[in-house]
Amino acid sequence: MRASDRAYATLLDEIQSGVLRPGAVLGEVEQAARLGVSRTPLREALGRLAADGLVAQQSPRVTVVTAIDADDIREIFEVRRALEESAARLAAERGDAAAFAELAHDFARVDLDGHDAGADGRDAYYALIADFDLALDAAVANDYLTAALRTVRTHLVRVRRLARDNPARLAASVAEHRLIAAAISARDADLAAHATHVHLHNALHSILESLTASTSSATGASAAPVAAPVEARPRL
Amino acid sequence: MRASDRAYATLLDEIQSGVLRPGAVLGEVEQAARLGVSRTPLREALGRLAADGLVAQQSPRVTVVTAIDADDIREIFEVRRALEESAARLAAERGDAAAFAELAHDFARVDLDGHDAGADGRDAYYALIADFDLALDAAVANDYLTAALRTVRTHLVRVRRLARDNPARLAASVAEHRLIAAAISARDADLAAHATHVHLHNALHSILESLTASTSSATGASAAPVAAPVEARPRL
DNA sequence: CGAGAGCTTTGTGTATACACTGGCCGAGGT
DNA sequence: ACCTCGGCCAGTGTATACACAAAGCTCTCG
Repeated sequence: MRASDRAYATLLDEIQSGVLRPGAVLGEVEQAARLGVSRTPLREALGRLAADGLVAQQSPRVTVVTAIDADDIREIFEVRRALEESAARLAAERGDAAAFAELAHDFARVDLDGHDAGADGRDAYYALIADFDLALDAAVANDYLTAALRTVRTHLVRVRRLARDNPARLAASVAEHRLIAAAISARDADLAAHATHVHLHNALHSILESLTASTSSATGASAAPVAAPVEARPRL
Repeated sequence: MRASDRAYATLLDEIQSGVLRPGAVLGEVEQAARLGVSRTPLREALGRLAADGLVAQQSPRVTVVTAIDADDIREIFEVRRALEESAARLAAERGDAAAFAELAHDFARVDLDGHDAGADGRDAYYALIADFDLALDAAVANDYLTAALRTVRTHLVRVRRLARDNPARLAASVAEHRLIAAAISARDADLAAHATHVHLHNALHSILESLTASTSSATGASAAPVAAPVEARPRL
């Protein structure tokens, strides 16, 4: 594996997991030394992160981790709605019906197993969501759409960290996904699109509600290796 | 302006204009020498082009300009439909009605002036389309959506070069845009979305028809500076 | 004469050195 | 005491040098 890939993967994980908080300054020499790579591959990693929108050049001389506030989340969900509704529609038209029937079945099982299993249920849920996304990409068979969705999903990882999802919402989300998978399996494009719309509406509502409920002090107590003195945009 | 920006801008223009044909091999040392920059900024430019999907690493040692075939065009238009329908809807809800009323008026004028003006009419048309896209981005006010659309538009430039649009289609396209602008100005989200859908359907149909009509020998006679011996995917 | 192995060559990945720019601090003048 | 100007410094942008890996060619052996 190339050094630039390692640097990218590490920084991506640290930003998504919240170790590198929004506003954290990413100096080239500093990060290169910390990650044990030279400045050249590190710059490539920073460039990719900038293309993803996870970091930005606040001034010509300072690169910072971008912040995500409620407006960003609304914007991301607008794009997500556009792309995933189309994806659901296309998957219903051309996808492998059997694969989505199986997914619908899996969602039904997780709904029973992890209904009140806490962290285990949540992990199983997210693993199944990842499977679903993979199946959706395969069914749509559109590299451009997949690439656009990849960017959205990259940001969604951060959004999920900001919003603690409660067990009730998780159970509902599983049921919504089961319906979407079933609709795709039944080749019902309209139902798949509308069910996706409903699901995203509920997910966005739940996230925004979770944010307003916790306002501040929700970012955890883990010590960030770099201070975050500058804030590009008001957080939350 | 930084050397990497110059290299990116030059390569982007050369790929979009067709000077660098699909399949052309982009060696780092070769291109760095040709563009008068060092390998480091050139690599950054190639990385950005790869993120845009305009170049790809065919093998670990050779970077080539990606090809666009009819299937790619269909895929791009699927994404474009998803994004622009949403954009039209959102612009109708929150956009500046006066700005789109003026755009509708401009489209009406261009329709009269450039109806059979040939190249001049086409240039005026594309300039107005650019204005329209800008107004759409401003109205939607969604950085994530704008970024996704930017990628699509980058590819569209290449698609337009492949497909010669005839004057009749141009006039129809202007009328379709006028309707979209008018619908946004009237805050009729449904009409804006449906008119966008119709426009993109017609545009895609026209492009694909133009492609099948000319099959081969449509790529022009301008001598490419680099031979294109390898073809990642069957062209056209 | 053909096939395989090794060498050469070419090109990328990485590291480091150099130059330039923008900001900060101190000193001097008003 | 405050404002301003000049020099220093930190940090990025770019160039170049080095290392490694793969592909092609040639030489040798079967």
